[in-house]
Amino acid sequence: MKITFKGDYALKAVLDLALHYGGAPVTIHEVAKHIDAPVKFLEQVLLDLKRGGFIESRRGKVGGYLLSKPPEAITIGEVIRFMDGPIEPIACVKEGYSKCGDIYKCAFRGIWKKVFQVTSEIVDNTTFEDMVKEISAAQNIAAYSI
Amino acid sequence: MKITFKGDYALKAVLDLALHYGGAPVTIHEVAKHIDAPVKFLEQVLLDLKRGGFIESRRGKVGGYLLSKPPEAITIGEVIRFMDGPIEPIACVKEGYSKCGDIYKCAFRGIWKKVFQVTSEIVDNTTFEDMVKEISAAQNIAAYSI
DNA sequence: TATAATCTCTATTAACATAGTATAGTATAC
DNA sequence: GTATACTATACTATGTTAATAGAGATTATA
Repeated sequence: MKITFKGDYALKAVLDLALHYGGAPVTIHEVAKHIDAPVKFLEQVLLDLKRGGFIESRRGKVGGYLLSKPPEAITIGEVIRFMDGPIEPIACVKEGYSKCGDIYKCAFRGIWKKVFQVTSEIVDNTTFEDMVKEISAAQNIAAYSI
Repeated sequence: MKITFKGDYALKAVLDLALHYGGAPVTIHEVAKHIDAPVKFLEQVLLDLKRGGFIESRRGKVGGYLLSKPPEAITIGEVIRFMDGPIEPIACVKEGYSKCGDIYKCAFRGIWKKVFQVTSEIVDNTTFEDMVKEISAAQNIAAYSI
């Protein structure tokens, strides 16, 4: 698994919308400011996220973006796979796969599969609700330490 | 963690030399045939592995490549890191790291760290000795199923 | 010592991915 | 009707990947 800038911005953008879930749409300029991303680049990212069904948009004067599902219904694994591709470090770790005949390749397959499984377990069981809590916790600590 | 062709060839090449550990040097042509890699590309890979201290070479007529350490003393994690870079999916998961101030970024840090840890645990505890055993096991199964 | 076999090293290339910019739209609230 | 905001596609610069090319250095051995 490798996270690109695009994927990174996507995760942060969804988190930002999760933090505003239930409220008014958030404009791209606000999101860009919150997550420190170039607006024009973020446009593409948000468009992708929309096509992926993660977010919705409202056009016009009081428009903006909002989460299309509650934060607890979106895992970070979904977003990562959608933006940055498959989790597995090498292609042959798939569902209906059986031995490919290349004995050297197959020797490593068990390792890639293990990596894939433990990684998936983490990212597929972490929702944006969890991330929102993470943020709140961090802010409380910050508040105490002033 | 993402495995490139180069990293993949490197892992297979080291495994090939592990399978011939204790014997005569293996020529690049033999390795290339065993792992099905372009010879000229493999040259660079083997040169890198040599610079990384994983393998040694003998020039001249009966030359070739050999492992510079016994198979049980080389982990696949070492080779992956050397050829394909760090295991962690994002940069800030480092030793001496502390909070960076970007609260959105830090929110995800725990996840990347977990992924990094479980992945490292797997690849850093798998040696080429293990892979050699894996191969033998596979060949025994193949022999039985004839 | 000539020579074939072998490793060494650097340069080059084509294809692709990434990160970002530019520009011309469309929709909507007021 | 106009300012605000999202939509869509094209373009570009840079870097990475996966090779290929070619000239050179080393060594066993006939």
